[in-house]
Amino acid sequence: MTGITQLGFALLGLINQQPMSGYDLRKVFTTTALGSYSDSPGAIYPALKRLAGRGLVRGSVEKTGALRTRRVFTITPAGLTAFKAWLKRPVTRQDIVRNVDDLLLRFAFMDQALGARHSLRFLEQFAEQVVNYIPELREFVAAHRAEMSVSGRLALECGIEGYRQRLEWARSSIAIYQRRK
Amino acid sequence: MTGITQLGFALLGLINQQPMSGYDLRKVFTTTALGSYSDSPGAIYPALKRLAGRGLVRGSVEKTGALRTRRVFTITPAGLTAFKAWLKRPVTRQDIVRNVDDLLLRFAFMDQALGARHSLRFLEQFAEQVVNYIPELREFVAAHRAEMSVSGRLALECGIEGYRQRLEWARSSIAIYQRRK
DNA sequence: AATGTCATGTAACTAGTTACATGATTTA
DNA sequence: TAAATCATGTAACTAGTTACATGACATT
Repeated sequence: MTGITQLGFALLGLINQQPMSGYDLRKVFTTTALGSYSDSPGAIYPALKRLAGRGLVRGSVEKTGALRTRRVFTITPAGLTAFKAWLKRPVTRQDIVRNVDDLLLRFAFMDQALGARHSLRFLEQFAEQVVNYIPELREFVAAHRAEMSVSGRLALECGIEGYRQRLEWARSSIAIYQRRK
Repeated sequence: MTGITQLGFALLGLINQQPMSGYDLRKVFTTTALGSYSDSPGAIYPALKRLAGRGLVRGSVEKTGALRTRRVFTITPAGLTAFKAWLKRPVTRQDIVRNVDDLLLRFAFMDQALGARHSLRFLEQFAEQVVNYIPELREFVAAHRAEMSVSGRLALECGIEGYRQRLEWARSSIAIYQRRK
């Protein structure tokens, strides 16, 4: 266990893109709606404190003339190492079943932090896992079709279609990366 | 605020379909992977206790001969009222942005608890909100395209395609309900 | 003068995670 | 007899939510 939460990794990734204050990070979450992370100060400031306590980010007070002092956070070498280790985690079935959105967040940061070659490898793993998972879901529907209400079945089918769409997305994204090589 | 968590509503919905023990509920979460709810006893048993404490479910000890006593939970009239109120909540932009999966869970229970007419209304609200949200995302990509990495842009596009797919799903589901009338 | 935005934080509460405990019954 | 499954629960920890506090500067 790394002891870093999903929010923690999201913060690390954004700070890695460019140094930012807690307020800036909050704005990113409110305005871009990337992922479903909280923009509440009660989540972000303590999370930054934890990261700083582990030496993964460093906050330096910035006094740009008039306004209240901002703490601008920068990622440390240790922070970058931990962040890259997170990005490099293999794509597991568990991730596909429970945290697809988290995988997409990881992928979003990948090009910049690890380079296109790794992004391509990620997509291949992603596609493979989704390919394996879809038939499982289809079998489940086939087996339980009789006992399900219409809305129950439709909801499940929406989920399956979602995986099919992500698989197509992964394949066309793989093609984009391969064309670039 | 109702003070009932997402997990709480999921449990209420399943118990409403048919009375079940904590162990049965855990199995549902492990085997069906509907939503991303925990199958850990440390989540489910306390949640059931809270529901029982509020009088939303009632647990009765069942002694089917040999095995250890099971507590089978049944939904109470108050529980059913609270559950239906949850299902009837309007579909907001917030739900679309942050909790699409929770909306799908609500929809899955809808036919049985409220009838097809309400499911249809839900789908119409859902489609409307998604229709409004997609252009926002497209504009965001258009505005930030230059600053984004390839994987960053692709991740966002995967999200947008996901909404497009759900919109199509909602429309074809609406058609299914209308044909039935 | 009042409101809004920049900016950081804390405190109380709540619920979920992980890990453990218990014990009976069935199967290998 | 050892292991797996049925079945329920607790305890310690952690992190996120909501709401509040503070205060300077900018705008109306």
